[in-house]
Amino acid sequence: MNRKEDIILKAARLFRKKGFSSSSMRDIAGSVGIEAPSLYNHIKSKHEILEIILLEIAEDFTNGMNSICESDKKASQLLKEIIDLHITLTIKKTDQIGLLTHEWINLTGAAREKFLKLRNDYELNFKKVIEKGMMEGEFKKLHIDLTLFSTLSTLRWLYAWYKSNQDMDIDRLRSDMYTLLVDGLTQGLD
Amino acid sequence: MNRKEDIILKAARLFRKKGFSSSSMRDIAGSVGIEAPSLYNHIKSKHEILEIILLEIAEDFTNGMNSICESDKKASQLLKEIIDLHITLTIKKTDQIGLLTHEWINLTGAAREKFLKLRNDYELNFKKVIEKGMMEGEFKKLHIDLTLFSTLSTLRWLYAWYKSNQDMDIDRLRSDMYTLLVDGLTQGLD
DNA sequence: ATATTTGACTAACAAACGTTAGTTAGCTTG
DNA sequence: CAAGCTAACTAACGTTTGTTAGTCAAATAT
Repeated sequence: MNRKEDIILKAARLFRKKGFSSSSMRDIAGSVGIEAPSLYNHIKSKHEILEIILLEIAEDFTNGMNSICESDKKASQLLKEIIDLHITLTIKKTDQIGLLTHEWINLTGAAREKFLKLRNDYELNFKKVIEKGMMEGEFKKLHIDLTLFSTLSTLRWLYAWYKSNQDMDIDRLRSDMYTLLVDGLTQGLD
Repeated sequence: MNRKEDIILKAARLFRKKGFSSSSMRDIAGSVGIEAPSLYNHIKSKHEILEIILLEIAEDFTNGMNSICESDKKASQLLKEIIDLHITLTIKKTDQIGLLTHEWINLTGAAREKFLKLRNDYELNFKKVIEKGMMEGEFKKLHIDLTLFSTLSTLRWLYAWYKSNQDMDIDRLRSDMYTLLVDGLTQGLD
């Protein structure tokens, strides 16, 4: 099964560089070092490759979020843990995360529905954390969806920034993200 | 020339929904209401459509940024004007902006170089505003690139949020964005 | 040692792709 | 009114696409 993992990995890298639709099975095979038809000894279709990549990383996020939400800490602490989750996954699976935001449009049928459900649940849990912070007076009272969207877009774009700044100290990254995303919400309260 | 504009507009909508590579010339023609070969009476190639869309919106941003940077106001004021620029363009050209962040990978040759130069210059000007704010003691001193990237990703993702919240009051959106992106940098200074 | 499975290969398919050629109806211009 | 231009059409092109069929050598299991 090492081959299969290699195919998925190389495909993810290619999809990120050229996009899913612009990457052919011959491209993928070439970057693995085999011929295109040989791919089908390991995967069912080109679409299945994308499904595996996207659903795996979506489930990583869902699992991480669920275990964070189980506890009843302060909202600011929960937010920090969510930030940690994003940083950890970004470092571990940079290429896959780069596909999350846009390439899901190439999913169809059940895979598409499942992916969107995971994403929606994730955002809903995230939203609850922000609402909690605002309700308990820890966060500024802003438009909730806009705050969610703003925080999330920074976290989602981390991968693009990380790719060209891999030398940065992770602890520094973490603490600056806290300042940017948490302190911005908690400080300056009137 | 009305047809040409219509083609560009319909193509932008299609590209955003299905991606550039997954949208065929027959798809585009269909959404315009003509046959695929008739497109070539108005445009040179499929790639040219993407180039027109991306370079036009990139130049909109560049022009906006340049006229903002001409003045010597406080950094916080400049940042607010940059936010205004993003909001204005997002409302006026939602579909086109949705392509900016990812579909440029389908550009080749001179168009790609030109686009990336525009984008890079834009980010450099943006960075100067943030640096100015930090140097003059108006903004918190954080990792500059990370701050830039965080602010920019929120602004770049506005289009996705706007699409499903078109009923929101623009002035409310503007003021909440100020709070989120400007106050977060200025408040809580030690 | 024999049988079976694995995983690579070449050949090839049908469909879809961007695009060109050639034609024609209708509008614009002298 | 005639000439030329515009912008649509159909037919068809050569490529590239994802994928299937069939083959075969090496590894694995019995």
